Amino acid sequence: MFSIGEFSQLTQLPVKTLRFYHDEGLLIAAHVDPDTGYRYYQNSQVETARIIVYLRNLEFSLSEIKSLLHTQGDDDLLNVLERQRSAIHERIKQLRQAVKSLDQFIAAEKETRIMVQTVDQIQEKVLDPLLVAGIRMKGRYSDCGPLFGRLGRSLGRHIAGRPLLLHFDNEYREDDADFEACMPIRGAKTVEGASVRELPGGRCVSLVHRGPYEQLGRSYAKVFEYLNAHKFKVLSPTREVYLKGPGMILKGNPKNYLTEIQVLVDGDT
Amino acid sequence: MFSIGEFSQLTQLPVKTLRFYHDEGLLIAAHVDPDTGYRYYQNSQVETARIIVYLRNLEFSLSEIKSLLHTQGDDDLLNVLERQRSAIHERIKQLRQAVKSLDQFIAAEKETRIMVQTVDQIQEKVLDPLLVAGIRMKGRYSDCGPLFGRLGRSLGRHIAGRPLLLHFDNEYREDDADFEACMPIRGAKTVEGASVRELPGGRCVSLVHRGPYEQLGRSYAKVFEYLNAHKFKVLSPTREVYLKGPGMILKGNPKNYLTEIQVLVDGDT
DNA sequence: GCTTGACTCTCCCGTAACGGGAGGCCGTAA
DNA sequence: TTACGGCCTCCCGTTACGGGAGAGTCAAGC
Repeated sequence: MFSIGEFSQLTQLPVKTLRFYHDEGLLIAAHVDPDTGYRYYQNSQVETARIIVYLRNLEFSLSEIKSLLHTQGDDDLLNVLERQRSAIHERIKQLRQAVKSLDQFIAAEKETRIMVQTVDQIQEKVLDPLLVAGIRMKGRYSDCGPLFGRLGRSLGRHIAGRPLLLHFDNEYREDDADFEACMPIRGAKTVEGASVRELPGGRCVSLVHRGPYEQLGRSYAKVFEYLNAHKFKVLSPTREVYLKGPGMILKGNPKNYLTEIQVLVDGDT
Repeated sequence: MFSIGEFSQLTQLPVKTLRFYHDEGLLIAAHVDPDTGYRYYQNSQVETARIIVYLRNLEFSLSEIKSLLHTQGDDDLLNVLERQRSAIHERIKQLRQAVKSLDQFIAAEKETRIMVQTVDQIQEKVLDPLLVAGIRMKGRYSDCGPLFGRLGRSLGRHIAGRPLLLHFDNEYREDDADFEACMPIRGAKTVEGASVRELPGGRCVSLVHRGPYEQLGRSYAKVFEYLNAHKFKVLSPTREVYLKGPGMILKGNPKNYLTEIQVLVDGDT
């Protein structure tokens, strides 16, 4: 006969846990002193404790373990095991999905970290072609929010990058701007009301703007100044890529919004 | 402004959950009527709800989500994400281990199901060689329990099959039987006090005994009767394989114990 | 025999993220 | 007026314990 402390050392189970198992009828002390209430365990219970630990490692709940322990005719033991197996499998699938999403999140965040280093610096780079789903409209820029909302909802897990806005106007228009909200996607997914197509890649002048959208004008000025100075030929539409802003995960305050202005230019100037 | 019921439909979150999030300060209704206590949500909160759901899918706890939502300067956002990622990975590893153990358990149980169909029927079969760790002793059969205990504890996850007992005596001995408790193992693991070696395979006469160990004698009689009738030459030691018994996972009552008696015989009779 | 320190007891609270239900208020439609 | 549906608060239950309070117990040393 062992006291609960000794039994705890034998089984590596905390005293609290042993008391709990006792109260739950899972591992009842062989003898309880009626005067003192002290629990005493006997040798054979070490084995039972081991089985309980084993079943716990198989992710069974205590009530399942209890019924498993009391199971004599283990008719549906196999069923129980198989069900547990598939339940765990389900959970693993779920967690794997979470890891996948986290990885995308991390990758996006890292990219943002890189982009933020080039804030307000004109960059020249070469864009890859990009498969997108887009919804085009005329109106105010501020109306593009719902478009992204619709795209986001319909595309769900097919989204493969940052939302972007194409500007088809060559001038600034307040009320009837012509623009298209786009989402990069992977695989060809058709969306009602949206056109799915590949945006061309190519040489591009880019600048990362930090701050609220109202101040985008200043950054546009900078870009066009550069384009003129280098006599680049602009290919319409120009693009805005939303690196960080409202509607993104974890919006911050507008002063930290990050938007990349991309202007494709003719390859040979 | 939406009532909580409407907002619930918009966000697909149960009303109870919304109230809970409100109380927790995670998603506080934009307006609470001071007279009626009714909660009213505004349009922009749908987005917040979506972010919360997203982060929940990433397996963040509500308190983590709360701090993530309030995070402005997301200095250590990447750290948080990476830590979450590795935490999930840990959990996946754990679950995979559980599935592995479950698979072993299921396989063993299925094998038992097959064996139980041949109870009391003499079988002839060919055994494969078997790598085991064994502890040999002289004494009473009932003393073999601790031996298996020691083997089990030292071998841990290297165990690759059912425990078995080798009988080196050619007669029944009460007090000074010569036997060896063995555990099949995978990979060469040395255990102090145990000999690791390969048991030979070969032609074998086997019988599955159901019932308490005290009645094993009857089954042995059956086996030897068969061996004599067919003029087999017995190769010592004989083996007992414990398919189901005490010390196994889920002991049942002794009437259902399953023990396989294996007697290797000379290949050419 | 007494004290001391280690051990044990019961009881209660807290965890995480809600779900169920009771009992009651509010607004509206028949 | 009455019913009905929606909303409210409050409380309990879930799982598998851990922490701590306050009190009783055990064994050893003096």
